[in-house]
Amino acid sequence: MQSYTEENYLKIIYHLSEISHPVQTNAIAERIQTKAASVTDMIKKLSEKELVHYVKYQGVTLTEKGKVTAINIVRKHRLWEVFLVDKLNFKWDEVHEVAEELEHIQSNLLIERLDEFLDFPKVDPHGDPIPDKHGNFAEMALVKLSKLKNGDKGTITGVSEHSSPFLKHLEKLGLTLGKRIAVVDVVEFDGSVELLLEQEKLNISREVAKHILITKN
Amino acid sequence: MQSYTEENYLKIIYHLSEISHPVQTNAIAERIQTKAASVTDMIKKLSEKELVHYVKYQGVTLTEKGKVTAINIVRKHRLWEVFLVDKLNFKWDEVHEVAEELEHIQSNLLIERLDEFLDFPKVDPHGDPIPDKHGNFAEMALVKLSKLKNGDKGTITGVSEHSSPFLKHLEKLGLTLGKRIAVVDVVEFDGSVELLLEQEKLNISREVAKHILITKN
DNA sequence: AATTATTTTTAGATTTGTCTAAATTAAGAA
DNA sequence: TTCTTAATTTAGACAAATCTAAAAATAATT
Repeated sequence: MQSYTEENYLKIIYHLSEISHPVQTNAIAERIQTKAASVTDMIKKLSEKELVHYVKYQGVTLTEKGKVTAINIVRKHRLWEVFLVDKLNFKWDEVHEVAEELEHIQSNLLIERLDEFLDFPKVDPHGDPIPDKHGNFAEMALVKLSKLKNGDKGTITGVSEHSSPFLKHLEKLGLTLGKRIAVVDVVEFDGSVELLLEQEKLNISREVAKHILITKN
Repeated sequence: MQSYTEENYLKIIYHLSEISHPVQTNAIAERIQTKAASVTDMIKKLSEKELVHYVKYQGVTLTEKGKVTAINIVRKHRLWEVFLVDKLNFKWDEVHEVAEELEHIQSNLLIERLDEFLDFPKVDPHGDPIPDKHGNFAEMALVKLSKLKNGDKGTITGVSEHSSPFLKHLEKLGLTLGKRIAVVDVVEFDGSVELLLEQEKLNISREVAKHILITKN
């Protein structure tokens, strides 16, 4: 069994692993709001427990055991987010902090029952995939909106940026999960994208388009 | 804001306050699965934060501030229990441990929405009352134990006879304030009542039952 | 009232997770 | 390659919550 803090480290390392391999000490320190020295200490501890593979001055990667633990936390986090939005009417930019706490509740029965209660959701309110109890993600071909060409159509299935300002911006534009969009034009000058959303024309910056994930169909 | 541990101490002190005033160090130690020395340390800390009133060698009582905090934790604990039983089909004996964890989640919005989602329940699955967001418990009518029927459950909340012989008798039987009882059988012949008190069977005369006041729940 | 037993507190140590400041290693620039 | 800068680690300290063992206070008993 891991402590609350250990779980947080594993989760952060898991997320950072998708960006860099191995994961650097400073990157962890920044994300976890702590100092590099503290990270080194914790990494040593996780390494002794064989949850991470650690090479001095290089960084860490999760071991199989560590990965299983991390994915389970991610699963719990995302299921709780679905609960908060679907059942308690939270807005999608209000759920993160609470889910950060709820993800550490220790009870397999609880999480399996919650999964069932929510009708086995495959994605969380941000469109991020929810692993099943064996740690498997449902495969999904997600494409960045910025990669689409003129005339392409699809459904908004996720975002790759979870900050409140960004989500509020999307909310305001009406670019929410499940909405269908069509690309009218990609402006060559600045990469901004002209969209059709529910018969309305709409222009979004390339920066925004890069963080919207689309299922082409 | 209080730590997880501080919250647990406040909650335990709150519960023990219903039985003895002030609350003894050893009583806390037993309930919280720790040593008396640790309790003394924590009590000093809570006292400095003005959450409890502490007199050396005597014991502690909650201050108003401490009581508000404690009642809020009790509220959260009991709401989560309702959620687990009503929505996730937990059995009433499976909920306690999980609720012990959930009660420490910090979010007023969460708990108000949960309350609403559960349709503002007044009692938890064990029949214990749930305080509202202002800390008020729904008033419950006191009933003479002699009026209860088979299967009825409740908490001893008072007596209508204050003579020493009577109170000594109750003391001896273990029928003290705050104890939960269940009626197994009301004997038709003489009106005596067969009770279940802390897993033990017990028979009391109709005369005694008439002077014990119960909060049904 | 004196003695014994129980309860509570103190003193000092331990564990977990953190910190600062200094030392070390790796990476980049001249 | 050598010097400089940036990243990382070590060493030593600290706060929170706990513990053991010993001392002090209270309660119970003779």
